[in-house]
Amino acid sequence: MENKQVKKQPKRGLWKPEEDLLLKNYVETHGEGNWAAVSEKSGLMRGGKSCRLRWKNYLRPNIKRGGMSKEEEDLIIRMHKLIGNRWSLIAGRLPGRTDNEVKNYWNTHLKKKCRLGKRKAIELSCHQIGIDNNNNNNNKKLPQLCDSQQKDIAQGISEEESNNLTDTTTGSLNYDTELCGVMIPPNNGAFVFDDEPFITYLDSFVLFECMGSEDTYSQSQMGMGMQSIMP
DNA sequence: AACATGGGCAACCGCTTTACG
DNA sequence: TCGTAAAGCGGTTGCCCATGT
Repeated sequence: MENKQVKKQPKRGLWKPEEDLLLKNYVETHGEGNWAAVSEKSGLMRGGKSCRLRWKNYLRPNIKRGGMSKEEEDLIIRMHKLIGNRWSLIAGRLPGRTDNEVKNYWNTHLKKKCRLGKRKAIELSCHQIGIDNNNNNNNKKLPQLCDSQQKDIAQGISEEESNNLTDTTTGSLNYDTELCGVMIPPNNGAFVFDDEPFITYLDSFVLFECMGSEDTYSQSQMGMGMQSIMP
């Protein structure tokens, strides 16, 4: 005979409107936080995590629903290029959008778009430096990571510095710059625009903020460099 | 009409980080 | 300093619906 106490499993699956109402009323009365208590005291048979997620992603005030604007899409693309799958950071730049929404939007809409862009850019780059897939005769192994690139960006590499990486006599790309143009980042998530192969000066400000810099000067520069996309 | 397939999205899982005693 | 609970986060799963065959 089983002597184990059967622990009641929290309810799962899609939220019903009445559950939303319960949660909304409870949070509006008692405030956010202590989600385990919310699930108990509100009468919801949901886990605390589930309640928190539902509130954060759907019930919280000022949540923006519906399709992304061109500006929002563009910002997601740029930021993802810089910082990869840091969805909460990206969402933080989009008022009313949640990390889950940004993540889903990326996975369903933007990833495909950008994959095409990357393929084109890599093909173009390989052509420029004489690499082809079948004959890697120059033994130049491309590193998998681009740490130096990321550091440069984090330190706010200037446009001038960036330009200096290009051989002005031939117009061809020096090795490092070339990496910056086509680099597949550590998380394999970034991409390259067809018409925008290099990280811009402006983009470096975005990354600065995302790195959580405490430096006030940098913060003020960021404010100048990048504004949130307002509805 | 019935079934298969794929896209979109909400929700869950599990790991990491943070807060607190 | 350590242990624990709560919260945060990104990856993954599974359901629903539209479209194609």
